[in-house]
Amino acid sequence: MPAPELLHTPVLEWYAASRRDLPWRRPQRSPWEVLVSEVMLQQTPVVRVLPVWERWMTLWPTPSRLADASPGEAVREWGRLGYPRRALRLHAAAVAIRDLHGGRVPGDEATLRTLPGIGEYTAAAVAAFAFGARATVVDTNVRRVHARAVTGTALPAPSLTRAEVDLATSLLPEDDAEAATWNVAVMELGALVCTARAPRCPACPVADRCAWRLAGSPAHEGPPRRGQAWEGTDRQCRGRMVQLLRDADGPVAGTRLRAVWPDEGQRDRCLDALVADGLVEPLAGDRFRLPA
DNA sequence: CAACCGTGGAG
DNA sequence: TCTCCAAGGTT
Repeated sequence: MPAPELLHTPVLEWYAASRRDLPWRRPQRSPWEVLVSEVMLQQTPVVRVLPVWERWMTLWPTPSRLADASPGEAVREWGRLGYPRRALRLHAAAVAIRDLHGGRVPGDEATLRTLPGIGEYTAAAVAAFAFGARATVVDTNVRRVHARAVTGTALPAPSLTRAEVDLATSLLPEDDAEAATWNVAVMELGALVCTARAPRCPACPVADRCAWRLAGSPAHEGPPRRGQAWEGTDRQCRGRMVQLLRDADGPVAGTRLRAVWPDEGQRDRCLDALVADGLVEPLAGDRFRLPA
């Protein structure tokens, strides 16, 4: 494994020259702007997040402003980012920040971790990027870069291991500010160069010391990653119903809502689940809407 | 802990 | 065309 110092300088220099100019990286960004971006970016590409994030920051520039809106408005403005429960949790997090934390985004990982929709990764990312903390940030990009450059494998294991977290911690620069930049730099390297499908090794600042390349770029070992099925799934059914409610002005008749899915049993089960999840609110007279 | 939870674009 | 997968979290 290359010594950390042999990776730091080339990666940090590459980042300084190649980083994308994203709005949530502006010097004057607020912790709230960072938090919202991190939640939106969970499993969703940057290009799709950008316009929605801009709109959210115009509508709700502070946690309290979002908390004062209805959960349904958050779901509607979420648009087609996917996993709309994230919008619901972001709204719940805003309420918690307003009511329990004086309207200010907490700066320590442990408190961030108590907020709905904020897991290990997002807590570390907000602490690092919004507050400059020396946190160990491990996302899918970091895992892939470390797997290749350090461990020498094409891809990381299916689920995050303790060894990966320990490795990431051991690579973290001592200095707080440098550590924060290192975190985002490795993520950016994974997003732009050390990609999952077709890595751009000629553009990589550490190609000459990458353990995976030095081993001859061996193919991925182990079971192939099984993609999630889509056609005919509950998620497709739920997606259609939420989309209908999102695109409607007010409440929608149950007849119209159920018309989006042929299978009666599955459709009713999904609708019940959406109500249980708080994404849909049932009204009198078999009518439904996004939660008020 | 494996399964579930949306969506759309690149290869 | 179709598979893969993108700054994960929750149960």
